[in-house]
Amino acid sequence: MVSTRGSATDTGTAAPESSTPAKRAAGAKAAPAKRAKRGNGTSLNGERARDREVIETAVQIFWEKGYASASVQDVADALGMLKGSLYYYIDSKESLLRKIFEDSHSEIVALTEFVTEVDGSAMERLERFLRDYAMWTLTHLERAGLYSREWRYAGPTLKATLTEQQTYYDTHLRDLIVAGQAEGALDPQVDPRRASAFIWAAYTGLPDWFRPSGRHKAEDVASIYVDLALRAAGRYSSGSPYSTS
Amino acid sequence: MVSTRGSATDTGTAAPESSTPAKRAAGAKAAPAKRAKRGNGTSLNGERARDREVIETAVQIFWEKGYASASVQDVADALGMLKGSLYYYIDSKESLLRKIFEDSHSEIVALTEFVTEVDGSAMERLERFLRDYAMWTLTHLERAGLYSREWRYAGPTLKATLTEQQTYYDTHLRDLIVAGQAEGALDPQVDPRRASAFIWAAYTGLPDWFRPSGRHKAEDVASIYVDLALRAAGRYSSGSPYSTS
Amino acid sequence: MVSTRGSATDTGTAAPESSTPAKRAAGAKAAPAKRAKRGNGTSLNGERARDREVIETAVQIFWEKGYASASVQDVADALGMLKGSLYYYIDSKESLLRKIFEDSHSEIVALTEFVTEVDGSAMERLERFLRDYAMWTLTHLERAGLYSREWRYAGPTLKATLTEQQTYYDTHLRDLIVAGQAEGALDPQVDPRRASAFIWAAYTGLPDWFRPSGRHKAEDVASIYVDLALRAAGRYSSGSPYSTS
Amino acid sequence: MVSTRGSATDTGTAAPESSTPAKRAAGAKAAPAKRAKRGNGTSLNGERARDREVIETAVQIFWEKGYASASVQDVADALGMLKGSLYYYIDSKESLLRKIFEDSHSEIVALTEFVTEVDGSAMERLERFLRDYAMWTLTHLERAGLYSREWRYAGPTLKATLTEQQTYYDTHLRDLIVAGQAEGALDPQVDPRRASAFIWAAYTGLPDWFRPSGRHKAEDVASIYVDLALRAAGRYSSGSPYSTS
DNA sequence: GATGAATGAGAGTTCATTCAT
DNA sequence: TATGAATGAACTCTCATTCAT
Repeated sequence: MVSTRGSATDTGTAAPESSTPAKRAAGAKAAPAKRAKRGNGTSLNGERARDREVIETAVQIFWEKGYASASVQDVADALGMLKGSLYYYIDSKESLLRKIFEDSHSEIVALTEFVTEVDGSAMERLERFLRDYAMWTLTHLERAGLYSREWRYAGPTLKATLTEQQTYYDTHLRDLIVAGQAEGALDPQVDPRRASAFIWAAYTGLPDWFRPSGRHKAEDVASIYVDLALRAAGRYSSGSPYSTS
Repeated sequence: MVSTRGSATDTGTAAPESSTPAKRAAGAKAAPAKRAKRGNGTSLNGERARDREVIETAVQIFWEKGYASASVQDVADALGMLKGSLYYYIDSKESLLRKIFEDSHSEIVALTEFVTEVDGSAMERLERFLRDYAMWTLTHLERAGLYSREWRYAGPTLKATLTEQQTYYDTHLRDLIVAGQAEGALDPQVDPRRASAFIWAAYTGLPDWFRPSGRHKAEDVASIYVDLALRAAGRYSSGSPYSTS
Repeated sequence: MVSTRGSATDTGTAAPESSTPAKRAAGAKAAPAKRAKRGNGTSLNGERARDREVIETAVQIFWEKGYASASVQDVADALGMLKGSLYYYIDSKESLLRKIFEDSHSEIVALTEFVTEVDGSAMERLERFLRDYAMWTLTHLERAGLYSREWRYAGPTLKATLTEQQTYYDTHLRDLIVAGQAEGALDPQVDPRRASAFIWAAYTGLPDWFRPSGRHKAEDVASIYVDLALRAAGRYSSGSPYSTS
Repeated sequence: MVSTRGSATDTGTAAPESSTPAKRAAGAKAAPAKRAKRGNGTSLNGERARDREVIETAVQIFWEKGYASASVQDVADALGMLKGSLYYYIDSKESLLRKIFEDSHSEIVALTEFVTEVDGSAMERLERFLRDYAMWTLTHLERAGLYSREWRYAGPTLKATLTEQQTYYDTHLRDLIVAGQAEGALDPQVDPRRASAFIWAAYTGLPDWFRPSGRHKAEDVASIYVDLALRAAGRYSSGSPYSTS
């Protein structure tokens, strides 16, 4: 069962403040059941054809230039449309950022929840989480980079949401470390609170240097980061580190 | 081996991208040499009375709002002057950022160089560096935060300089780790390149949560981070960690 | 004397500024005569099924938000269709306004003409007109309000037409007052020109405060306004005013 | 003494939501008493040199084109500056409208209050008010026209304020009529509420046709309108009407 | 040193309108 | 009939920067 530790998950995903399509509905006259959610060019979750394309492009541009420096024009250019046209897909520049963040959040939450369901020791779950999260970061470099770097440029409401989300992740990691200590697999002298922050920050550095086109495979980098993180977390030395992957 | 002193410092300071005079020289008219940069009530290094105040205020504002979101107006407001007046002290908004970065760079380079002169084992030097850098970050939270977060918003020239500086720090830390391994004090199975990046990124997380007004003393936090970093770097467990401070 | 019938009506309706077909004719290519304006399920006067609905909805929206503030989107929303679809019914936003104005004009002209045919004294005709026009305003609040308030936002051509129409009404009312004076029923010291403008403007205030759902019946309000208007026009006091209704 | 009938006056004039100059003050650092209110190019009430010019020009443009149709560009053009420069003087387009309305309101309130202080019968005060208000309208045609026509395009907050102000005027006029009836100078069969609305609306028609350059003097038009208004209000016929001016 | 006014480029956003399907 | 996507122009507003005083 999916126990999401209360409201944390909802925070980000709930109340998505109505993205694009439903935008215009509040009219009078009882409109004849506008826009059936399926069967007319829209996919399962109500996204229209280019919705994803728009978001992915924005991720790219925002990460390259920085959210604040990137203009709506830049995104439109990359999409090959006029900036005015872009507003058919988005509500505002910040709503784009919000959508991007929401996507990231859901994905990380999914990771998180998956791990809690995994059978095995706390250490196995911790390692699994560290690996999954590293892999997610490495396979979603730009999105992950944005998520960890650009919250400073979010408006107050969005920023509040993001802070809550960060707290959720941090708590999750801390709990895993605490469990590892309880199991006797991690040095109890390590402060779980600090270790969690330390590791989390260390992971956010990945998008700064990793290049998927480079000579290092994402899996290997993930293994290395898991090892480094577990060392920081106080794992008692257990022979060769890279036996896991 | 780490060749510092000369070259390292220059890296950041060299090519200051022409302050005012050079700029004016380009104009044909031979403008009447507006203001001599030194010799009339300026301190040693060419700084005028409120130059420092301007920079420190900018650090504060840029960190609070993010460089790209902060306006020159914001800085001027905080200084109690009109934005027009601010241009008596600065050449451009980015030059302010550059100056801030240059200051940070010099200070970190000083730390770096000091450590290379210290007598003692590689591990002692490594630990000393990790502690000094943690303390610098903790005592210059905003400046340190800006330096590690906002380089994305620098212009191409400045960005290139910053990349060079980052490489320098990274190399320095890596060399210390390598030396530690050579000494037999660090687990050689740890990849110094990754460990360096890992630790460096972890440290940049400090300004996000540490509050000097909080109940944790900077010295204690520094000790904890040194410990976490050394664990990640593969220090062979050596009894109680916090015996150093 | 008031020469009406033919000319007056034409004033407003003439020069309808080329609806779609004419426009297309201008294009060289000989486009395939998109849609025949009549003959396929249209009522007598060339109006298609939802044409009226479109107009009435537009009246509502334009009055609520102001013509200039209301968007085509707003109207489409209220109709439960997409704004693109609305252009099947209209040629342009302003053409909608024009149509609304034309309708108002025809109706007021009808009132006007009816009165000229009525048997009785000038005063009876004047009173009848004042009452009919008050009733029309009170039963077409939004349309009447638009007509008197939003001509400022019409394009130059339409504005010229509207001015002509205003002049026609004004002349009509003035003539009635003059006739009343000639009959000896109105104080000749009253300037018919000013009285006409005064009364006309006073009437345009009705949509600002009258609410059909309120406790005042339209008929009563009409009677009161007729009385006020006749007083302003210089009616010699003739006992109790409200004996008419 | 100036008795303003309670809060009505304050409503519009109080809390002017900080007009232009003080805009930037909330900075930190205890700025050295920014902008002394007098002696450095600013007039008594804190207005800078071109502030008035800006407002008067805006009145002109807004009246000619309609507030919603007029662009900030239009106003700037008329002032001979770039639209960006205009924002040195104003906070927003609507704030300009607000300022204009505030000015109108204060002036009308002044009229109103003056009349309450005048010695004499209720009828004399009523007549005086009708004349003064007519004269104000005639000498401030555009401003008066804007005030009575364009409130529809104000934002919700401003609109609420305007409604309150309208109520205040309306009440004032109604009270004068009631007093006139009590004095036995006005026909008590006239409904003061309706008469007030009727007259007020009639007056708002003035800017639509009066041209100061025309052959009618403002004073004469005012006299005529006073007469028409008093007739509507039920003045018992008292010989020749134009004896007042 | 500092002010106040102005510049000019560009940002995000809205909107009437078009058109292939 | 209606949709959904796109256009392009205009709009309000912001901001780094300049400069005469």
